[in-house]
Amino acid sequence: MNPTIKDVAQRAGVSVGTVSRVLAKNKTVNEDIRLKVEATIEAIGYRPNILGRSLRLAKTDIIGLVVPDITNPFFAELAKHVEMLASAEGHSVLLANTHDDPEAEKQQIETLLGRLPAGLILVPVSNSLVDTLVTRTRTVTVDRPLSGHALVAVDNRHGGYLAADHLLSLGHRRLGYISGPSTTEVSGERREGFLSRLAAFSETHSGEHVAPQVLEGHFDYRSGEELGKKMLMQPAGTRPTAIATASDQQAIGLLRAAGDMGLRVPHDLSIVGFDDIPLASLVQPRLTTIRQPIDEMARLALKGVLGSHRLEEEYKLQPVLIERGSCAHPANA
Amino acid sequence: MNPTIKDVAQRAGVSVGTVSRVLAKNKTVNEDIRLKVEATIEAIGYRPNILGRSLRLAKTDIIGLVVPDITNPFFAELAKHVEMLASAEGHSVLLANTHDDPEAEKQQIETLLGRLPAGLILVPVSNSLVDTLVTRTRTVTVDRPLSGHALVAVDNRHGGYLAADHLLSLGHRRLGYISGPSTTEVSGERREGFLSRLAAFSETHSGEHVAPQVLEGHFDYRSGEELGKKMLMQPAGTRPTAIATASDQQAIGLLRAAGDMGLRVPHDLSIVGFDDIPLASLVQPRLTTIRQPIDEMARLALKGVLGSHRLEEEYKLQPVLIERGSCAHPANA
DNA sequence: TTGTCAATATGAAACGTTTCATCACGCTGC
DNA sequence: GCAGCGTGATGAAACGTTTCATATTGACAA
Repeated sequence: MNPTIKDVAQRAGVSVGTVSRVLAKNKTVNEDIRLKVEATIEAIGYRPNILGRSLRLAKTDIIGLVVPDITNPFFAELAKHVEMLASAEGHSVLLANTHDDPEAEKQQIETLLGRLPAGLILVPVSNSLVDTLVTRTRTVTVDRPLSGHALVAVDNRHGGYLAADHLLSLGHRRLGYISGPSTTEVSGERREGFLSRLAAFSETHSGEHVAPQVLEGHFDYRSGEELGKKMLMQPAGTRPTAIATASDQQAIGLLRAAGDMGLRVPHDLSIVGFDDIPLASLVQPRLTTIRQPIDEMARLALKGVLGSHRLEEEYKLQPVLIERGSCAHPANA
Repeated sequence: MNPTIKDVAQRAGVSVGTVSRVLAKNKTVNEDIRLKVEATIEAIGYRPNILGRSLRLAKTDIIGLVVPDITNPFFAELAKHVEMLASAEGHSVLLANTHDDPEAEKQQIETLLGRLPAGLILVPVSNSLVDTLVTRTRTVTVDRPLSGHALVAVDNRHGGYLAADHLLSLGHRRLGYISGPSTTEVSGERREGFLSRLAAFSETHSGEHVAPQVLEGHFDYRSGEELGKKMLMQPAGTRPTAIATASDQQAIGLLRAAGDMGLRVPHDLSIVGFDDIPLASLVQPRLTTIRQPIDEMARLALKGVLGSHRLEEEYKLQPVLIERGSCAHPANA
């Protein structure tokens, strides 16, 4: 029904091979002929059939994007940027959710691989089964590492460090930290960075030993709320005056918990999140947080997947502290 | 490199046609042969090449999902459900964002169509250019209509009606409504539903004429905040005691605005949103809202795209009022 | 004139399916 | 013994590309 390369060839009076060569911008084609072919392409509105090409090349121009849950604002943001950049280069993005389930992830990636994608951008689950599976395709991992594959991520240690530093500089000494699941490296790194800054502080300020309360949960809203409630349910004298979290979602849950308990942020409690999702600047009060440069991560991941040479093993981007309204000096200071 | 249907045929000592027939579960194949073929398939780990099949059939099993912005929680939720259901049936989902730009939408859909998808699930932009373009594929429209195509949406009029009804029954008489852009039908319907309930009330309660203040903006957080500020910046005597919005995002923005101005929700101001995005139950206070059954919408849309017979022209689902913490009786009552 | 070479066009094969017209075979009924 | 038939397998064509070995042409040198 649609015109094929044969129709073009016939109408232009050349062979299909020649048409293919002008399509491929191959240099070895006579100027006159090139013009004539291009004219006929225009005239009959020929559009190359992607399936024919893909079959021949045994490879499509589709990019697989595999995330735990597209509903998570961080991954939605990632997806948006990946899709924008990819479509600007004529690639399409196939979306798959793993729901943090290694089996589902394996299943999803297997069917994805069957489609012979140009590459895979993957946010792997914790105990991923796919490390050897994906070696068949160019794969770049985002946010979380997967052994043997390029990783684009933020320097999580530094992010945690920044959060701690900010709270210390505001004068907070009784600190809390709401961590992500210890099964993920990301979460461990952020916590480590946070604790390391505190340890350094204790060392330089002898006598002022700051030992934070740490609680561990998931990255989601609910976990932030529950853990926050637990942590805040202490007398004002021992309760932390500031809490850092491993994600903005946790921070927003924590904000809720604080509100429910009659604590005012930032007057009674300072909070610093992590990620800088769009919502962070819309909650009440606006969330001070550690921004991940998602657009840059998307760009790098795509470059790693489509670019001419392999990405280095690890690409760590620098997070930056975004000061908004959820932090202040401690009330008793 | 991967085994092909030829390898299977050769190894099983049959023709490729026969293998294809057992793959297609065609009945006209001898039991013994079927078993042998299945065994060899298993033995050499044959997986049909999707590209070969697609080329032959001139059709893929990919479903195109085109939304304005995957970052919008409502569309993210939709995408999640569509993807889950689709992958359960062996289909994959190609994601495209239009950023509410008719040109971008056209561009996206054109390249999508070039991939010969099994169907298209589309949330069209306001002045969509693609109504004739997409007739080439089975298309179901979600949330917003597009002339000549099946639509799956919530009964927006009824949703607006429910919001108004709830606020009236709580005793509110000075009402505000923050609408979406009048360029979208969705927004008009919700507003109409809201106003119609108020009109009916005025009629039955002669003397109590309720005429709401209406402000119009976009569906996003920012619009809710700005318009909210404007509406609340009135003396307590004339300022609405309750405001309904056309989206949860607006409602959350409004919540912010109220907070910034020192108004307490729901004591000083009642708010009811629309959509019931995940965040609605996590803001402070939890948002009373009109829920859209997104999972059901995704199911219907997919059925319309993959099912054996066309969906009816319009499929209107019933929204339901979810009572949470952002509404109360007016303070002066 | 012939041979060589560069430049460029051609034709056919190949990618992995599905489908359809054809064919082989065994049975039945006469 | 054979025509007719039903059951099922076969082989080849077709889908729309790309690529590569080969063919054609013209120019130029010997």
